[in-house]
Amino acid sequence: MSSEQHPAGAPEAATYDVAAVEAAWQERWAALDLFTADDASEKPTKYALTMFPYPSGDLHIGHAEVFALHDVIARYWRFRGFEVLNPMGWDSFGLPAENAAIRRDEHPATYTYANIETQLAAMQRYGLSFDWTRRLHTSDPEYYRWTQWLFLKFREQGLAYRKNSPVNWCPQDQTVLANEQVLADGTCERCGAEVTKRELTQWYFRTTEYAQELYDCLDDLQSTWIGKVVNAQRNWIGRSEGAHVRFDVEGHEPLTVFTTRPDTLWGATFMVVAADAKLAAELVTDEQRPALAAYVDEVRKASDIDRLATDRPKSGVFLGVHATNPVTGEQVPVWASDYVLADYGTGAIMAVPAHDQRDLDFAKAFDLPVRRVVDTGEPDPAISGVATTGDGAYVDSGPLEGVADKAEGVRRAIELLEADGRGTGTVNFRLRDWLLSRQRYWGAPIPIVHCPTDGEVAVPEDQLPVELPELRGADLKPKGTSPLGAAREWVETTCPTCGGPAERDTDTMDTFVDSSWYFFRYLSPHDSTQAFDPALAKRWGPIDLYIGGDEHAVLHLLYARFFTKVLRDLGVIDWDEPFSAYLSQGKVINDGRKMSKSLGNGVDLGAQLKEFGVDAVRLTLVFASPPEDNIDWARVSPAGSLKFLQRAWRLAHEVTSEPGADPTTGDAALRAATHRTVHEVEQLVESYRFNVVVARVMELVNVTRKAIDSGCGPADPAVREATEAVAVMLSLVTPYVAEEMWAELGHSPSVSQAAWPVVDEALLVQESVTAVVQVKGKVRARLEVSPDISEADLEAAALAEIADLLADQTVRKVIVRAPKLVNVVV
RNA sequence: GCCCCCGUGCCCCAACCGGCAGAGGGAGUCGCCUUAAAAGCGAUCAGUUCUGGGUUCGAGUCCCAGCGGGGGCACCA
Repeated sequence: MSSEQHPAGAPEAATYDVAAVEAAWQERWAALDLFTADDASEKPTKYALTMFPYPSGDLHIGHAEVFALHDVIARYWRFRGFEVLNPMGWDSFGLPAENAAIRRDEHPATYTYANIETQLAAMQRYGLSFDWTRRLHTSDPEYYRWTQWLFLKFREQGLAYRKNSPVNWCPQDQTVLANEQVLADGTCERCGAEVTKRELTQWYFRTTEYAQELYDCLDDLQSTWIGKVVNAQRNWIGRSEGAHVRFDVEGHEPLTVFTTRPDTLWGATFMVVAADAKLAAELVTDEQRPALAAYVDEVRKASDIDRLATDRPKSGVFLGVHATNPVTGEQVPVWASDYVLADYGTGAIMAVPAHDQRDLDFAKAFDLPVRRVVDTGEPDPAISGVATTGDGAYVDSGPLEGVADKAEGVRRAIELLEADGRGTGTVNFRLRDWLLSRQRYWGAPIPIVHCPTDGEVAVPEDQLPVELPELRGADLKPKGTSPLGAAREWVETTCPTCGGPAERDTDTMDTFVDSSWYFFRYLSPHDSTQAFDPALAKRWGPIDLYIGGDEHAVLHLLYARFFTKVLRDLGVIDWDEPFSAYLSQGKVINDGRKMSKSLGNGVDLGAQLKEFGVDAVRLTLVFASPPEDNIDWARVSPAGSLKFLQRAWRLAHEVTSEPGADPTTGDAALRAATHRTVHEVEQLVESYRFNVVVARVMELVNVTRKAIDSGCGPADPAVREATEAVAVMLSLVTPYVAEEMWAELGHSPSVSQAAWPVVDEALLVQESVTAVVQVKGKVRARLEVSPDISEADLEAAALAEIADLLADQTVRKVIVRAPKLVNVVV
């Protein structure tokens, strides 16, 4: 029957031509300039941000997902009357370009900027509402000039410094790595090679200075960030409360340890220091020195895999010295072992074998005394071999005897230590400083000159940027030191202080430095006088919603938070946290497996777009699951999405009323459905439940379909109202079909400039609702009642309805929840 | 070992404060339309809400224990 409404002789008009529509609208959008953010707008502002891509090849389906999700919120905010800053750029320094340049004997810029153009074209085709006037690339000298400037500012504040230390070294990429870039299995985050250690002098950012604040502010982010990311950062920063305790050592400086259990000090029967740290070498007696050396050798030979195993037997060596337990006055032996880490706490521990399993294992291995000082009611660890860590009554613990609670014991112990100056309560973090030097070419050069007379000298601001020298192909081959070192003309310079001959620092910065502040640069990307305009930071910031992948949970997101706090302390901005809300999208997998080249199961985005069109792919990605869940491409249906879009489009095609037709004269039931849907969609978008948004719009399309076919008919103004609402709501996800519908409905120039449908509250009120009548929680009857029925009336009606069921039973209690439910308890 | 998240029809997923288990999609089955198919339209099938306890008038939802899956940290003192 609906075919009668189609133009005669044109049955193909019942569908639209996806490819033609895409081509037409790309052109029109470009001409309309719809999404440029106005810095001077009077409207309230929103800053929408999505992680900028690295330009390696074309966009893949993961990008397609995150951009589709992100675009929903950016477009929604515009409809809702906000001036929206929605910028995009490229994180364009990095190893893949450099490796490609070596392979192809060219400059990394060639690969980088070619890929940027490819990705730009893909994004434009993808119909995203970015403000392209703010486009930036971190590898442009105009950008990295300010990366260098920030480095110097950090250094002025003592937050960037150089030190010699054992560092993570990737033998494949031939560069050092930050802790955050070494995965849990000891491999390189980028290339998967097994990371080794080297002793090198490198640049660091003092992230530990902000450990406490980075940790504390997570509480505020708990409700607006995705939970697992907050959890991951908490674990990474690793805050522990405890105490520093000083042990005197005959003939040496006192030995300070960090412990979370100062209350067990009475059970500390030996000490252990990290075998490979200076401390061990300083403490060891001459007699024991050969034994320590042999042990350290053995430890160094052990592979990382062995090191990571937590269940291997304890090993160690006695250092020949004793320390004095500050509370018992007892002499306890000092050992060295690899189970104590050099770079956590003080690199030394007090061992309480009765109440720490590692210490107990060590005590058993070397026959050291085990003294129980907390009686938890469990078997004595000295006999059972199982350390007890719970609460219990303190025994043989001097002033702690009588206490039975761990928290209280810890508090009292710290009090005692502080009273006689043997220790202090303290907080210790797992987080380490951020190693930012890299021995690679394609990054921002560190703007420092090394002068034989003046030492480390900052390159003066007016000489920034320190531009990369021209190197290509084989010159870039990794050789363990930075390729920049080979550019002698570039390296050899004059000292800014004394004017004498000096050399440039040849390392470049970790590319995570570039991406730690790009969202500030978007504020004024063309400003050649400053990194960004503080007034605009005040106006737009902080970012209202950031969307990206959770592989950055402890990398980029932590670094960006650190940068923001430092910029605040520099007085440039007044916000404490960069991202008010954070949403991470799941991965797109294929048939239960991660997509990978080796499995050959990658989904080719280009092919999907070609087969189903941009809209259908976007719709599929948004509809498949909640944003944070993974999407298994093998279990979703882009064909089904396209089918739905054709169905929605057909509504617009069939509407016969004129634009501007008064909806209030239209079909009441359809109007109610429309207004309820719009109302619900508003709430769903605002809570990021985009999959349900799509479901609700599908529902409205179904209802409208029925209204046309077997209800009020296509001429009813309510059908126009519903279809226009569908077009506007769909434009959040599928801009092409939405534009087509909007035009088909007689509007111009773009649906993105349409007014968001205004919900008429009166239409949300239902005329009647179904009340459920339960007897002991089981549904026995249903009643159609007015939504504002009183509890008494509802109870009376319900009891009357089920009177026969209750015949000879005593009603013990009646629960009434007007207007939805009555539960009778007999 | 410690911490976080998740288990709902065959599949992806809904269900506001605890109140009728089912919104939407996919797959299946069956009709209508068609010479036929596709498209379109319509109908239909499907469940001990992972298991066991508890709280409650009432539990998918809250609590406890377990099982299964995912993630973070991990000789971190």
